[in-house]
Amino acid sequence: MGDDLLAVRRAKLERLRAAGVDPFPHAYPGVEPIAGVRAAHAGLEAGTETEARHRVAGRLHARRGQGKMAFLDLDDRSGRLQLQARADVLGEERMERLLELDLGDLVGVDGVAFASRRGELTLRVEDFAVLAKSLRPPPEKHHGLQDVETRFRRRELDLMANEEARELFLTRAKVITTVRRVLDEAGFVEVETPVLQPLYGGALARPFTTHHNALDRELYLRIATELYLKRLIVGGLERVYELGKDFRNEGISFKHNPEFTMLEWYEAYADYAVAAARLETLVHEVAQAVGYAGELDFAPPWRRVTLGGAIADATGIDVLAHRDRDALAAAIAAAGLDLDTGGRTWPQLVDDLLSKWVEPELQQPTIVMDYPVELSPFAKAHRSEAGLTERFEAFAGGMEIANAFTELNDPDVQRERFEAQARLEREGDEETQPYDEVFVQALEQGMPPTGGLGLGIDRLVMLMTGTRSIREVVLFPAMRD
RNA sequence: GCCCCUGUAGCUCAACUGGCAGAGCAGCGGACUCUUAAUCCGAAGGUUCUAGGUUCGAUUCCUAGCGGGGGCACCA
Repeated sequence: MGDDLLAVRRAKLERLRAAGVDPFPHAYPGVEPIAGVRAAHAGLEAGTETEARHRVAGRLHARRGQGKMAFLDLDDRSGRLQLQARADVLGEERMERLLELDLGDLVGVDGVAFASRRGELTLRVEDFAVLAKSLRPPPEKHHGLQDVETRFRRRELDLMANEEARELFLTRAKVITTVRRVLDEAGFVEVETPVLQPLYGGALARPFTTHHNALDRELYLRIATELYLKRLIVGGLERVYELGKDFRNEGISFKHNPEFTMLEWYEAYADYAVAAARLETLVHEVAQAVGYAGELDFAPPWRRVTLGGAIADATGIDVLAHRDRDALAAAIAAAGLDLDTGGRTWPQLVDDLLSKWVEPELQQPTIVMDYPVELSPFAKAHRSEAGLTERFEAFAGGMEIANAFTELNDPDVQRERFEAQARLEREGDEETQPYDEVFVQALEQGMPPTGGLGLGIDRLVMLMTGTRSIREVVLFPAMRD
């Protein structure tokens, strides 16, 4: 029974205490990463002794007993190191106590490095300490932890058992530090804007709603940072970015988690072409920083297509020639596409065509430009194409990764866009922009011409690590209770 | 919300057409001073997700529920 496994470990815990050993000491100073120990002895010939003493700490992963001598494997974040325990070095009593350790125990070791007869770098244990007794059995040592439910619900077990999981989240951290470095070096200021917002905005999505007791009012978890960041541009910060969680009350899929990490930046005196160039450079730098070696070529410039052209190429339908709902629905029906047009608005139909027939085909990084104004309430009208905006979305691996505009800064036009959103809502669109008067007033103060961009960090990490599910790159993905 | 697949020992997996639920790892007892998925000997370890049903007999078939995966719907 499982209880027996736990009882055995509990009994060992009590034996340690009875022997005067603290199974949960307060600290263990002076630990060296295992990777550092390995680097110090790279190329050591098989059978060679050294006089180098090292202190390492980590989790006991395996044990190969030989009676009066045993080998053990110790894992830390940086790698795995073999330990050799010898009765003639430790003495009978400490040898016995060392062999009574359980796999999964946290252990600290002082030892002398040597290369075994087979050439394996090994630490001959001269002293050791239990750093924390593990009271539950670890996952299987060779196959690791496979069960996806346990891996996501109990990520600590996944990280402890599967080196790939540890590496993936180290890569994720490197993606984020690289993003910060590139933007900081380009003169951007990192800022923090409210997560709890009286009015949500900046994207088309349903929000999570919560309640503030003292104020006795509804608040929303943000679905985007856009409107607050543009107010900072009005204020004169000129180049700002925010890296943080957004929350969208929508379905869960391989590329959607209800809370996800978003980067948004805004740059005064720039337009969407500048944003596109910055995106290409940023993603390329990230790919280099994490050593990306997959199929995708992130080197700038990326392929550029127009939205109308891309949809026409994929479906034969010219959405710009069918500018109202019924005409477009008729064209879709005439083309024989498998798409239910009932109850869909014109912008929703365009979005359907894009997501079903265009997006899955966009494997190599591609910038899709010039979206209809109906889809883009915060984007400035195109400087030369009537009815379009200066907006692009970037795709890679068959997923949208970024969305950018030349920002709309004419307050009167912004008011009209909000009113158009309200009309769409009356037509049945559940994801429209609520009217944000404070934002319009900010624009009335004068916002410089601005280029802005949002980049989905989780999806970027998926691309960089070649994973197909957002749950693999989020430490604790959303699960049912 | 709908459809399909799925749930067996702590972990990784078996169990043919409905016929005594098995193995490896881990754990337990023992042997072993260069192993590295160590090896060898021994003894253990199960509410087969839950609740019903069909049957002489259910891990297996049926119904419902719960969890997970995939898809659809929704979703920038």
